[in-house]
Amino acid sequence: MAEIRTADTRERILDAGERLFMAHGYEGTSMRLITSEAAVNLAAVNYHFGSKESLIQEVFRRRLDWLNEERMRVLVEMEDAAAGKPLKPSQIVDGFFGTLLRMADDEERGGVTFLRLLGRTLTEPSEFIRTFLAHEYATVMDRYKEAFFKALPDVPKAEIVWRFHFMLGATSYAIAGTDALASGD
Amino acid sequence: MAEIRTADTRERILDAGERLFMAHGYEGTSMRLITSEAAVNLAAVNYHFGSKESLIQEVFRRRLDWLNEERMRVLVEMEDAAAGKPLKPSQIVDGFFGTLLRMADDEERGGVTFLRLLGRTLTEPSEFIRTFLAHEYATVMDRYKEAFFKALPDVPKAEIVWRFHFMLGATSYAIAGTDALASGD
DNA sequence: CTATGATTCAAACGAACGTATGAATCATAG
DNA sequence: CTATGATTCATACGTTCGTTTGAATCATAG
Repeated sequence: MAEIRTADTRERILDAGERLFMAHGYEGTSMRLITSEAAVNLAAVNYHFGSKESLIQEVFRRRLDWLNEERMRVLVEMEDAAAGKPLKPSQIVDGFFGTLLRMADDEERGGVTFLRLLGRTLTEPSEFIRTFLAHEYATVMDRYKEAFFKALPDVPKAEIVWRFHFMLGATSYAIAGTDALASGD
Repeated sequence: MAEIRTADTRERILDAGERLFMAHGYEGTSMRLITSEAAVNLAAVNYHFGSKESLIQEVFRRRLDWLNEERMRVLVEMEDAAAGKPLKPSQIVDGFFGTLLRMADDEERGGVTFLRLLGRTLTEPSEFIRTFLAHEYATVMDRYKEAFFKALPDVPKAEIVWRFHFMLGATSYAIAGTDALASGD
């Protein structure tokens, strides 16, 4: 079995898809643009991934698998160190958002490109992408929400969820970095 | 000149476009979907607006003209009342975001539909839309930034701009309301 | 009522899209 | 070296896209 060329082709497609989906969105990025940027044949995407939908899911899975594991690992580590006592909210924030931002410095894990793709995709209109992302995030999100509930027992849960949403929004917008409102300075 | 039918057709197209661009994004919304939802002929969009690009710009202009004027009016009114003294930051925040949120209760001005469209479009991948939005926002944004600079003379300007961005992100994400991370509760 | 200009309509255009096909090319096992 | 299965390739398929066209229909002015 020839593995070397396959691995090259697959990764070049994933890299090109990551960058182009970030720059032009899912619908705005054509297969021909991806394959020409990756310097592979047009049919390569369908051969290796099956479809355009499967491709973008694999683009995310490649990065999110690590991010999910790392976020979970950090949280469990902090909880073990706390030995039953509730964590400080700032610890949980750092576990969730700090882990994400440290990913931006790691070019091997997608760097700022993937971060901006992720930030923009949280408001992506395509239904199947949002559904897929929600599913990928579900387990870790629930664990972090539970951690916040324990750390802030006097704050209503609905209020905590709102604050979490606001942090997510502020982060993803800053990350997406469209500068839509920079207005020239 | 027949004005009655034209006005109906134009507004029905704008309403359908507003709702569909919100739900499926710019690239994800076809002319045929818009015209069938608006119950007008396929060629009506090109006849009345010229192109799909011009249509979405008109969808935004219809609402943003009022929002820009209202935000400016509120700010000037507060500054006049303050008679030269700096405004409280919370006043400026309310002038900018309060005005936006009050728009959500006004169905005549687009209500939550336009608000969600606006929230999602701030991270829209299409270049020309972000450029257009930045241009529409530029004047008012600069005036509000200046107001913040005066209200918070001891805070570095770059820090103020960051905080403004975070507020914008938190607001637009909460407004967009994709629930991408609701994870089922 | 008739003429005129604005608007609507059905139909078609060429281009771009995602995907499928079958032959050519490659790396490796025997 | 030859056979085999994986991969790449040029090409084409059917669909959908935004836009255009010219005739039909409408409302109003004279």
